[in-house]
Amino acid sequence: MERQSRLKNAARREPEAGEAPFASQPTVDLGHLPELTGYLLRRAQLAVFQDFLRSYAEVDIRPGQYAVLTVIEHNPGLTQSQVSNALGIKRANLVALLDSLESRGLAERAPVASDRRSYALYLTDDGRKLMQRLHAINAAHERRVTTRIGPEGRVRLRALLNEVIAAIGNGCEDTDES
Amino acid sequence: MERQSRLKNAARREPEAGEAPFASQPTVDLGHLPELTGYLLRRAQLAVFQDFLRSYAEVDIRPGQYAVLTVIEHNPGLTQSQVSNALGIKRANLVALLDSLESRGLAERAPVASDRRSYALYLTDDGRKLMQRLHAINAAHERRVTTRIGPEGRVRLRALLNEVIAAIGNGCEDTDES
DNA sequence: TATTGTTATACTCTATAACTATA
DNA sequence: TATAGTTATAGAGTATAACAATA
Repeated sequence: MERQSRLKNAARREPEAGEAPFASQPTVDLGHLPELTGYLLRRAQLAVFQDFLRSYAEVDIRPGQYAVLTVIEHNPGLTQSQVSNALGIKRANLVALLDSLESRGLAERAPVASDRRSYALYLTDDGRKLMQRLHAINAAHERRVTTRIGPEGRVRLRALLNEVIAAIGNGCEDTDES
Repeated sequence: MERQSRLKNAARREPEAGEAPFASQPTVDLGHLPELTGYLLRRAQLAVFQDFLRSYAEVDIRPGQYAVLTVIEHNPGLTQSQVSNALGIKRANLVALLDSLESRGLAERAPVASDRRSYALYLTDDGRKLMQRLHAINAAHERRVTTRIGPEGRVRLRALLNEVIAAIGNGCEDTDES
């Protein structure tokens, strides 16, 4: 019993001709997925990022670029490795991102006198000006995301997410490829 | 004032020779990023998915595969389009995923008598057997993720994430390319 | 005409190895 | 020898267009 060929016994419960495999929008049973933290995190993150992309489409800025610009804004003179470590971006992957920011005149690499291997990162005037717009866009975006959970919900969500992150390990302690 | 060339004025506050650009693990200022819901969601999701990948490495199952297997398990006979819609996966991208599950003998496509364009999806015996292991692995994984926030924290986190998702729009209402 | 599964393709994000120039 | 930035490359995940078979 229960030892038939896979291909044979699996083909039962095939929808009958009149049965309609499922009423079209048939509320598929997702099982325990909606109770799985990782599943909900992924859906929520995708939804929020999509709102982010819509919100920042007019300025053509993506989440990673926003994060890098913000870190440089708050820490002018940081090197690429330091930005990489701070944001969990591989050094190798930061190169193209910075290239685009630099070619758009938003940020730049400046030589470091004390270590000629490194570049110190700064925002340009245009970059600083853009950040004001980005922060305004961000306020509206964040309001949209958290409008339904209210200020207390927002604080609680942040705390819970931080605890989840802490429970596992930050998920990107190694930015290096060693 | 404030109208100098970008390249010129941006290169101030370059770390002096003795200054040390930043003490090595210098706690970089992330600005408002840690208060940004999307940023925390991304970090949390990455951390949880990494734990997922570690947990399921022994059975060589990835999050998308686990989701598809779970949906088929709970809805035997579903078509590929229905699974796509349920999980927000593009029809075109589900093909390779199902190919891998089928070639591993975990799931299979069965012809549908009432519509010869469609395939009804079923788990094989091996697939059903594997699901028991997957659910066991998942219990441990979920426990690890939510151990610090406790059962009430877990319920609250789910509710908050669902509200965030609902506030925006589920993020994948269109699986089709029309 | 519209839909299902499929192929081909492309773009983003991420990950690794290896190179260079410096330290 | 080790590190910073870089290049090349490869792998997921995701997106669109178009096609054959079928409805």
